[in-house]
Amino acid sequence: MTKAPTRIQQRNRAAILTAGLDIFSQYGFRGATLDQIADAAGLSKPNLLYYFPSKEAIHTALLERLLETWLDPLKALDGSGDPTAEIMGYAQRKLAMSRDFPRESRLFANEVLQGAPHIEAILKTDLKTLVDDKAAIIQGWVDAGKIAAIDPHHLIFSIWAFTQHYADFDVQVRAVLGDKAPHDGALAFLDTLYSKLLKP
Amino acid sequence: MTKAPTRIQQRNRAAILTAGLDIFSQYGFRGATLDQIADAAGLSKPNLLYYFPSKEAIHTALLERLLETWLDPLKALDGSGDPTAEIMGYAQRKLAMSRDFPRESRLFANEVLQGAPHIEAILKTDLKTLVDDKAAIIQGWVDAGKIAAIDPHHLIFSIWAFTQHYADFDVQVRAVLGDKAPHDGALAFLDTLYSKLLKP
DNA sequence: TTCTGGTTTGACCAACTGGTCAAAAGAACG
DNA sequence: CGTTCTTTTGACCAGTTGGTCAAACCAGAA
Repeated sequence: MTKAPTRIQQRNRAAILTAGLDIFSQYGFRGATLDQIADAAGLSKPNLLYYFPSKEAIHTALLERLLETWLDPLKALDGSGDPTAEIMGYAQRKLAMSRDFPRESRLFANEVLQGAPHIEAILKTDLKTLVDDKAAIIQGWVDAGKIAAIDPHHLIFSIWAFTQHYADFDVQVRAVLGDKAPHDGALAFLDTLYSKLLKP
Repeated sequence: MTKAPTRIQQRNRAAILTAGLDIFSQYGFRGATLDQIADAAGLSKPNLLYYFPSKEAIHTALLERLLETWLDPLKALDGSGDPTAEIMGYAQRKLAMSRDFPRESRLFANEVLQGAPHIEAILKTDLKTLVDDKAAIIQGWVDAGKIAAIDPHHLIFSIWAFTQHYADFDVQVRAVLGDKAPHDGALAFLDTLYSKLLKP
């Protein structure tokens, strides 16, 4: 039987997770220190460890919360909808996530870049199942001649790659573009790219 | 006046750089330790520091060597060649680099992900100049009606994103695809994607 | 062989890091 | 008010990490 968390617990846990997201997404797991996170959360280090038993626990909590919402846009791809609109909608939702949750994107990128030590199991089960599922739907559309003939898996990879690029490589994008906001141009380009690709 | 390096110096410096590439690309700058690198190079830690004055020096040497070759494929994009062939050739060269030099790609990704603290200046000068240059060439092709109307900067971003994805997110790609080699499918997809996009 | 300059190493250090603990300080409630 | 439970903290610890240094070792020229 677990007791309901107090107001203080709710506030501090949330502050720690926000701080952890900030620091982990910027420096990676090993690069982040508890002192940094405690500082960003406005707590002392022992106080931080009163709410989470270890550095790894904070990281794990963040990844779990992330994975929950990370796959939602793909889950929403509907096999009974209009093929082109469904795929374009998915790409647009992913691009919006890259704009609205860049820290989450970088947290995920850091994890996968370093070999996904904490989530490889999930990638091989939950993620693979979901992707295979949606790839089958897309393959069905291809077979029915409703969209052009393309490999569904690589189509999905290309959407991931392009949309996440704007969050993960933000510094590089801004260095090249100057101060122009990248997302408007990115959205227009994405629309052109995939409508041309998918046209039967 | 600098003396010519001895055979031992050449061998050990090369071993250290290879080891550093292995470790840094896998764990990031802070995540890597000198002990790991020394171990991978087959040297003791003090011996390693006899050849490079600090951890940062190894990292910097690697990034410098990387940037030299990293931009070559884009530099080779020729304004007087056939527009579609030039752009497709660039994308193909980048994809080949992702297959042949995945550690370099991940080293670069780690650096940029964490805010590019060591190379931001280069990104804002050398890289920006090069990209603006090539973007102008591509814009010329667009204006002349030789390829479809697209934003050259975002076209280049999309090529970076898609090709590097296979190196940087290798674990995820393999988790989803199983053991099928990803690069053949990626190349076919890339050809389809960009020939459809560029067709006027 | 001896001399010389480059190479290697064991022992060491100070700073940092994740984590512990007992005690103090606050809330909450009768 | 006093009691009880939660929250906070200063002091501390063991392991790790980047880096130093004097001494030992070794290769090659004379």
